Amino acid sequence: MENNLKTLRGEKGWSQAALGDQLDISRQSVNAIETGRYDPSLPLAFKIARLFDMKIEDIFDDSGAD
Amino acid sequence: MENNLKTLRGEKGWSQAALGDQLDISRQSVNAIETGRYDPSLPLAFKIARLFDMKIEDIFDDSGAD
DNA sequence: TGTCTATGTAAAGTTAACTTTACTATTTAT
DNA sequence: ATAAATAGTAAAGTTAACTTTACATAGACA
Repeated sequence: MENNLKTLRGEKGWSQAALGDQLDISRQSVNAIETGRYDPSLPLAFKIARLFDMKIEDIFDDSGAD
Repeated sequence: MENNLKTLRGEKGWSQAALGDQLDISRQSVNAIETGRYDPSLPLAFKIARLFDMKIEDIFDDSGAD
């Protein structure tokens, strides 16, 4: 699933590691999500949306779904 | 994580099995999500929201998060 | 030059989200 | 009464979302 995370993180000036700290996940997990290697769990998606004060649907794009 | 799925499904008059068919998951998975035994994946949450024409945030309640 | 920070990726392990099969219990209808 | 549909749960297996550790690359800077 595609997402805006890299852009949103860039606007905040945060490194992947700094974002991972705020989300309580590893920087590798941040990288994997940003590069689309896997999708976050639903609780993590909520946490990401809360951090950026956005809706899940405004960060993650599921339009290419089955 | 809590959710409205049982109520929404009831309003449509669908069984857990019928909902599972529409979501391409087993009725046991529907049951587990409804009873809060586990959370759906993010792609499945999108699929559920699309089916009921709602936002993920209006179906799933993450207020009790870490 | 060498070091530090940031990023990307890989391997190996754990956990949670799924699956199928199966058993039980309750309701509804014939 | 009995059969059928629905719901809840459990056990065992698979897959995907995480973890830690590690290695490689590129850019900034003393």
